[in-house]
Amino acid sequence: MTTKTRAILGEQAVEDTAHVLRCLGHPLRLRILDVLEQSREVTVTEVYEALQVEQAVASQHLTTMWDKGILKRRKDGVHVYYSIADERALKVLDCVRNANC
Amino acid sequence: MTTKTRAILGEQAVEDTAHVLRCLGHPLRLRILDVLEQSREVTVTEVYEALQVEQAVASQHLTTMWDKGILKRRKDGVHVYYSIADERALKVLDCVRNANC
DNA sequence: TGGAAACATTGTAATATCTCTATATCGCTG
DNA sequence: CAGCGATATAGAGATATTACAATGTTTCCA
Repeated sequence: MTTKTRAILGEQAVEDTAHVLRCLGHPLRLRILDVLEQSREVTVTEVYEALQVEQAVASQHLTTMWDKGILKRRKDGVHVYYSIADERALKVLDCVRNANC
Repeated sequence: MTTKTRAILGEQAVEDTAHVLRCLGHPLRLRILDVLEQSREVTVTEVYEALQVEQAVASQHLTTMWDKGILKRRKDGVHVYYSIADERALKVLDCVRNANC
């Protein structure tokens, strides 16, 4: 442990936090969270139909959020159900919308 | 007002929220917040010395956060003091660090 | 087994971000 | 007013994101 006046957050923690926030910082991904706030679980089809975007785009963003650990997946036959994995995501969303958090 | 199954957040609100979150999603900017959490107000010099980055880099990021309305500025002679303008920023930070928000 | 539905992945071009370096502006003081 | 310290801005090159179109893969079922 060096004697640096380093921040409260460790190197790695900062990087991780930044990744998560940046991941949330996209209109479509925010809307996906919005959808997930109401429907616990959604399929890719439900998402791209609800948000009116290309299938590939929805899949990409869902995968991105899954990579970051924000969402989790569950396969059932031909469907893939996505849902919130990290509750902080919703908290953050709530926090930004209203100031009450 | 159309009859679309639009999300809870309006178009503009989503865009804005995304911008703010993306703005927070950068290691250096998170550290700046970290510094501001302890020193209500800081000058550019204090920031770039504390975080050990180029003066221009610190200035740029501070300006970016100012643009987004996250920080506010106050000029005093030759110094510019930056401080939190949008408390949600700290809340979000807190929210991501610990789950308690 | 062939095909359709549901997802994922890949390649690519456009755009946005970041860092770095250099330069410009502003305010103070000798 | 010359000069210095504190900030801001501009431009360029490197890297990262994003949307889109096309193609793969998996699963189910007739």
